[in-house]
Formats: sequence, C-alpha cells, structure tokens
Amino acid sequence: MSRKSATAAGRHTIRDVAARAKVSPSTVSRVLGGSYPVSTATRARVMRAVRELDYVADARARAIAGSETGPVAFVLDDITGPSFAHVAQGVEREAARLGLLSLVCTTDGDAERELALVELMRAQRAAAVILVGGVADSPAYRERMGRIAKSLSSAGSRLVLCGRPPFTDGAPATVIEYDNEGGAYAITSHLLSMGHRRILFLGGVPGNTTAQGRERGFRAALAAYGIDPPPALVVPGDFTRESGHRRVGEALAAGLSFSAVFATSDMVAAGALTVLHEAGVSVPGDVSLVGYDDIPFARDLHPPLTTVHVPYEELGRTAVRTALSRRPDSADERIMLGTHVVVRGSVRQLGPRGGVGEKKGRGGGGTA
Amino acid sequence: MSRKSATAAGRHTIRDVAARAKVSPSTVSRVLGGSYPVSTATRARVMRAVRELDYVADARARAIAGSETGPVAFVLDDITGPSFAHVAQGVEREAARLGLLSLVCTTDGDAERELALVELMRAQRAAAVILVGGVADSPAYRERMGRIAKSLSSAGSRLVLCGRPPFTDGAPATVIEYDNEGGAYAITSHLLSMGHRRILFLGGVPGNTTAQGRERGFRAALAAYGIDPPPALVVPGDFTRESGHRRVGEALAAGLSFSAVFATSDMVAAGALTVLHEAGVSVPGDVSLVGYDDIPFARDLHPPLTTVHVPYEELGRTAVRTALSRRPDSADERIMLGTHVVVRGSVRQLGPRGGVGEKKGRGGGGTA
DNA sequence: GTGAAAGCGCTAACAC
DNA sequence: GTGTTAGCGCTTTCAC
Repeated sequence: MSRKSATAAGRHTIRDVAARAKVSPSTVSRVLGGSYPVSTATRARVMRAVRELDYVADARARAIAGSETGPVAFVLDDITGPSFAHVAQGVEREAARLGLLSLVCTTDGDAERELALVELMRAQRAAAVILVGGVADSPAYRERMGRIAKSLSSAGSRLVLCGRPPFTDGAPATVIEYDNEGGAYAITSHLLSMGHRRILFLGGVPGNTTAQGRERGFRAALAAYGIDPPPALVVPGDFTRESGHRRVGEALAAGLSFSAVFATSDMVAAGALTVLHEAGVSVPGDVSLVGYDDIPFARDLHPPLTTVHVPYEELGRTAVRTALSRRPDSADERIMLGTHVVVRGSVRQLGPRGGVGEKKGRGGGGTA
Repeated sequence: MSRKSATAAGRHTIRDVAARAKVSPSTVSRVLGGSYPVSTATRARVMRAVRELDYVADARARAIAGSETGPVAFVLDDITGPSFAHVAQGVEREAARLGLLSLVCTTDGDAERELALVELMRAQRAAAVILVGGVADSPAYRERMGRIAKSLSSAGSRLVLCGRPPFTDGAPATVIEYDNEGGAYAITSHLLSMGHRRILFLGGVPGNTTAQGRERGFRAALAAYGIDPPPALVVPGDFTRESGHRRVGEALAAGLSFSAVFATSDMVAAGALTVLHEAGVSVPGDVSLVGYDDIPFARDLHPPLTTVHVPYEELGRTAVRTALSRRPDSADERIMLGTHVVVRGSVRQLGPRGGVGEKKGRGGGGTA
C-alpha cells in the first residue's frame, strides 16, 4: 500500500493493476499497448487483473505520455440545421474511421465565440479544427483567425475551412468549398429558361460568405440575360424557415409582383412555400419556387422542391480526410466540390407555350 | 537549453514560457490558472511571454495534474435525424454553459459499437455519457450496459439514458424519458375521435424501445374503443422517410383499406405523404395522416402535419444538467418529460358530416 | 521478457 | 510572492 491503493472507487491506476498481477507498471502498459513481446503467462495474469479491477487506462494520460493524436474538432453555427447535420455526420464518420474522436461546438453565429472555441480546441491538441459554414467576414476577424491558423499549423494541427473561402494573406488552412456561386447561377438560369424574369430573391445574412456566393451567382445569371434585379425583390434574412415564411408574407402584403421565388436554403423555401399556400397562391401554378441545399425533406414538400444539391456529407468526410492525410504541409490544399440543380416539381414554364415536366403548367401571371 | 527548447515548432511548454519570462513554471501556472496572488509585474512578464510564444496550455496535461472534469459524451444512432439533432443541440448548449466540451459519436444502430463507444468514453474520463434513442433491447445487451453503468458510476461519472427505459437490475443510471406511450395514445385517440377506425400503423424497428412504446400507446387507445387492429395494418419499418414512402406504397398496391395513417415519426410521415400525393390520394381528403416528433418541418408539409410534440432539446439539456448536478449519487433520478399532440391540418373528420377545416378537431386525451 | 528510472506537460504542496 | 519538490497516470528508454 504505497500510495492510495484506490480499492474504494473504481478509479484504479495502472499501478493497481500491476500490483494485482504482480508485475511492474511497464509490463501492464506493454500488455495493454498491444504490439510488444510479453510472455503469454504474464499477459494472461495482467488481463485477468484488468478485468477484475475493471480497469480502463486514462486516455488523456496516455496521450500525454505517448504521442497519441488528439480529437477532431468540429465548430459550427447550429447543429440543428439539416445541412450542417450532414456535414457533422461526414466528419464524425470519417474521424471514427481513422480512430479519432469528434468534439463538437456550436457558435450560434457568434464570431467571437468561434475564435474562442478554436483556441480551446488548440488547447485540446485537436488533430484538426474544422470550421463549417459561412461567416460574417470582417477583415479583423480574418486576421485573427489567420493567426490562429498559423499557431495550429505550427503545432502540427490544421485548420480546415469548410464551405468558406480561404484566407487571403496566405495563412495556412485546408479549404474545402462547394460551388455556391455556380449552383446559384445554374438554378437561376433554370428559372430564366423557364421564362421567369421577376424573381424574388430570399438572401441570407448580409456579409455571410455563403449568402454572398449565392447572391453573386444569382446576379450573374440575371446579368447574362441583361437583367438587373429590382432592389425590392432582393431581400436579406437568415437561413431559417421562419425567415422564409416572414419575408414572403411581407412581399405578398406589399403587393410585390414576381413569378418565382429563389430561396437561398431549403429551410427558407419550406417557410416560403407554407406562407404561399396559406395565402392561396398555387405553387408552381401561380409562383414557382426553388431552394438550395437539397435536404432530404425537399422531396416531401408539395410540390417537390427543385433545388441545388450540395454534397454535405462528402464535404465533412473530405474535410477530415484531407486535413489528416497530407503531412507534407507544402501547398495548401483547396478543394471545390461541385453542386448541381435537381429538378423536381416546383418550377413551371411561364408564357404562351405551357406544360413542362412532370407537373402541370399553363399560362398565367405573377402575383399581385 | 536544458531539454528541447522547442524554438522550432509552435509546440511550446510551460517551461519555455517560464524561461522566457524568467520565472519558474509554477508561477506561469499560477498566472494562467487565474485565482492566485501573483505580482503585477511578474504577471505582465509572463503574459508577454505567453503572447510572444503563442502558448496555450495542454488541456489534457492540465486535466491530469489538477482534477479537471472530462467532457460530456454523447452517443446516438445518427446525428442526421432531425429529432436527434435537437437533442444534440440541447446537450451541447448545456454542456457549454457548464464549461464542458461535448464529444459526439454515432453508432448507426449497432449495439456492439455502442458498447465499445461507451467504454471509450470511460477512458476519456467523461463527466457523463449520454445515450440517446431507443435500442434493440436484448437482455444480454442490458446486462453488459448495466455493468458499464456501474463502472462509470464508481469512477465518478454517470450514464444517462435519454429516451430509453431504465435498467431493471438496478444498475446506476440517470434516465430522462419522454412519454412515447402517452403521446401515441393521445394522437390515436384523436384519430379515433375523428371517426377513424381503420388506421395504418407505420411502426419502427421491432425491438426498439421507442418503437415499442409508441406501438403500445397506439394499441391501448384502440383497445379503449374495443378495437383490435388487423395485423395487416400494423407494419414495422424504420424511422426514415424512405421507409414511410415504401410501406405506404406497398399498402396502396396491396389494396389495403384504411382511412388514416399513423406514422411513428415525422420523417416517416413525410415519406408517406409524398407517396400518397404521388398516388393521387388526397390528404386529408381521402386519408388522414399523423406523425410523431413535431420536427420543425412538420408545419411545412402540405397539409401541415398533425403530430406529437416531443421536447427534444429540453431532453438534451435536462440530461446533462441532471447528470452533473446531483453529486449525492443517492436515488437514481428518473425524469419523464411530457409530450402532447399538436393539431394541424392533416386529419379530417370522417363520417356523414364531411368538411375539412384547416384547424378543426380537438385532441383526444389520456394516457395508457 | 521484465523492471527501474526517466520522462510527457502540467498543478499543487511546501518551503522561504 | 515565488521557487523547489512532488506528484497526476501513463509510456518509454535502458539495463539485465
């Protein structure tokens, strides 16, 4: 009974096991560590002691003494958003495959908190810190995050920007993006090709990089048709269903005229669709609607939602895989995942020639 | 230059900081630890060194040396399920509020993996291990998990069963449930009171405790009306939208007759609704539909889904709060959160008097 | 093969 | 106030 022999609570140490098996702590360590020659008899004795004591080695002590790699840290706005949840899934799956644990933290969109969390993750010696989703992208913020990226990098870790543009000052980061602008361009073009000209654009938080990308794509597509969207038809908001509901309600109340709605997320589209239904506006009969994200639910809306597919889970998987593979810290990776529009039933052909696609479609106009 | 002075990579230790500030490591520790008298001058020197070296103390070493508490571990089937995501949110929020990190692991419904993960969390010295969602509840599984619960408990940690029944053999666990049976009973009664008698029940994975609870409630409500559901109308499945889509499709193809569908999750209801639409069956005109969970999306279905509200986020918050508050390990807590039906537009009154108001009806009540 | 000793990076107890 | 000395629970030389 040298130190506290811990017979009481189940908090045994490797020494307790050693004593019980009548070997030295090192031997216990070797047995547990696997890969090391230990005589069968000793191994058996040790294992028995481990079982009897219900011993599990402290992973933190282990990590400190040996050089085990830390967990993967995952920082996002809100784990409740369907698309983010899929990224989380990708991250967790891939991390688990690599034998790593996943730490998850949410910021509620607070940039300050995000910075603090990333520092916290650095203290945890995370193998990689993955930031998901757009941000309010102020220069000051970038500068600070850039510095943290450097610290992380020089400590052998890695900052991963997921669905967010790279640093401009060359701070080290792995960035996995998806084509927000391209997707928005494509689906806007789809709307345009179906004859829609007055499109109500339900944007995201101003300043948010994701929102900006989608708006850029929208504007570019319109510009290609020589259209300059009326300011009244481009309204900011956030990515929630409530936001879609409210803003379309307001547009309707204001008597705005439009034949289509481009919601910058499927959640927003869902809210928009509901308020349209409530107002007795037929979709796509009177107004066409498109979303962005292609969450599983999109196909259960009525009509099924035409939207832009984003490979969220792959985004997550790629993030951890890329961050952890390349030890040669050489060129900073920058990967762009593709997006594509998936046509379902929420857009109809506008104009004299009617009928298109699986759903109906006849002439008709916008909404008051 | 005693040991590796680590001037190279950013991996500085407390000794590097101490050297640079010309103080002892303990002093650095005291400065960083806060609450301890240190002269202003020294503190300033130390902080400067910390800043210059971009030093962040290793949280693991810290935890080992002092006695900091471990993270909260959160183990669930699939983080992608909308309801689980809300539990996750509750857990993360509450953990953050308490200054704890959240570790998240998914099992994909694999009981074996779940057991392994819980052991892993024990190695991490998690402050609490939260298990979410129903399980295939075999006696062997229970026995094993019960043993783990004991180990956890005697190591000062805590197993939390969230939305899952307590151990029967008295293994220590905090259990936070919600009333699956009561909710199912209530919404079935609602259907019954609206005149529905032939109800297609879309169950969950057989053996899953959540699925069982909901089915019990369903049967109990029918029994109260003297009805014994025809076996053909009670079909198992899982909690995905695909499952709902497929099973209702099959029921339709088989020519089964029913006036209402009880989907045991909103996701299932969504799939069911879509296939009903596809088949030209009007909801609630021809067939009424109810779900379970009240995910945000439920109100964006068309018609808006009548369903059972479950306080998922509160479930998560309560789980960590309860597990971490009571140190007096005395009576094992068992909390039951209430559920209630929220009537929207997917159920109509059956019988001579037709009519389909958006909001009509009232809830049926009672608990098994 | 196995044990003793020397760390890992940190905090805490004990001096002065 | 601050440095010194012991640990925390583990792994890893380095001997034998």
